[in-house]
Amino acid sequence: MGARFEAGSAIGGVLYKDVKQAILAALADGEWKPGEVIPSERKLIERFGVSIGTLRKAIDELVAENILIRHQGRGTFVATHRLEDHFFRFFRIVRQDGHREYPTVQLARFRRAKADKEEAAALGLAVGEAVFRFTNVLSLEGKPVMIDAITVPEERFKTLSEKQLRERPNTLYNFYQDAFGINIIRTEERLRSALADEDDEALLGVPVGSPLLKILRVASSYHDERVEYRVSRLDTTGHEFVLSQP
Amino acid sequence: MGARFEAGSAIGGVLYKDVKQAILAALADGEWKPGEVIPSERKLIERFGVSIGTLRKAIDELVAENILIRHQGRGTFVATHRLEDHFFRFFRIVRQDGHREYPTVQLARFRRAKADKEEAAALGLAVGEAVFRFTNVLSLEGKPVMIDAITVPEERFKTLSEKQLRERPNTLYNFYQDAFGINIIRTEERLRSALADEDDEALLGVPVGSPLLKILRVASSYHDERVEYRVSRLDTTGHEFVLSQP
DNA sequence: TTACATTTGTTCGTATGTATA
DNA sequence: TTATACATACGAACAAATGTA
Repeated sequence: MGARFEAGSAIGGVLYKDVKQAILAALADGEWKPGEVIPSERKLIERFGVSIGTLRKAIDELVAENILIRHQGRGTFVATHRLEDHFFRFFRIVRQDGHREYPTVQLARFRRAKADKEEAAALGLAVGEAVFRFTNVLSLEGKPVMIDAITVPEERFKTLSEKQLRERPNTLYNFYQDAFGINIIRTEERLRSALADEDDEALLGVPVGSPLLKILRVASSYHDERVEYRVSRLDTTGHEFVLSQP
Repeated sequence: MGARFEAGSAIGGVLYKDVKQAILAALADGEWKPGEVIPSERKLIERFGVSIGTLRKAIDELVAENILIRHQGRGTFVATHRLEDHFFRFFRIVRQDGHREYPTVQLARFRRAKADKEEAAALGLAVGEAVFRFTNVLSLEGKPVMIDAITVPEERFKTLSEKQLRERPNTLYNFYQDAFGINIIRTEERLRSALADEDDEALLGVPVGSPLLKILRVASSYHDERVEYRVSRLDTTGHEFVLSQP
């Protein structure tokens, strides 16, 4: 059917916004998966019944939001979390002299649990709902620098196992994509200062009472679906959290 | 002269990028000042000899970078740092329950000095060059929560005085615009954890040894000219630093 | 190596809609 | 009401990058 894209006038919105939402819906449905190419512009304007300019404006916004990636001559792709892509968009820990490095990750704990108040609020769950809790220790240059205490809802990660987490070859967010079709596209972080406790001493090797940077992160997928809550504790004696605006 | 915009083919770059740079140059030259309207699209396409689409693409990027602001029916304006605009783009301190509030500022210290190694590196100066150093105490709900130790190069802030800082009616960055024609459009921040010292105890009222969030910020104007270095110390017992990606 | 088809990138322009003064 | 300004939607033509025959 070459019929005009219907959602547009029906919703009464702006046409390119409707096209954008339709593309987002197709992504959320898994019609096009991370790393895959989406149909060419020519095919999409046929599908949606809009002009090239309108389609490009919709895709422009998705590219600006790091959801799609365009490659001239090749096509438009669904963004992934592979190292080469935008790993450092979500990993903002840097050595104090500015040196950037990929961390090595060690799984320290894993268990099923019921969401506490804080986790429930962060993930939009009811208190007591089933979640997985696991802890990673991240090292840079062989030295532990950050503990990530991660909570995900069981509902969206039904088959998650300790073995999988231990054996995953890629980044965690890339693993979410491959194993569960969950695509992290957005995070909100809140940063505080805290003092190290016995647990930090054991895992990071810092004395109790040392100052640590505490990072509370909520990660979301399409349509702001919250899928991960993470509390990180960073030893800032040699490293720091970096941020650029814009 | 309706002659074609020359810089374009000369530089050999992409036309809309050249237009963008030409607009940035005009802004840096002070041809259009913060808060003012820039010429209409019709006048700009005449001036640069490009099509409406090309001009809009250039302006699109400047809008995305928060340098220009478009208002349908009114015109395109140079962004300011007035409270109504994007104050919270640079002030990211929020109460832990999410409540946002404008801080009150108290100037605690002011003096002329010579740049130390850290300041010189941050601002791209030579060690020993003249700078102004001043300290602000920021309060929320009447309670001090953050100390800002600010350093600016004397070269760019020649006439800066303690009186001016004490009497400025607007935000600090708005004051930079009005008094010195300096427009902060970008910051880079590095966050660490630190322990409170006697100075923090005196100004913030927290006990020595309390954990504080330390924020090192370099603020830049057009063309990445670094114009302010700031070390902040935040009491995170009731507040936190927030961040959204994207 | 070359030639060609495909895909996105850039530039051009027109018509109409919406917001503002 | 009118004029002005930006916003949206349309589409043509050509350039540049890519992959493949």
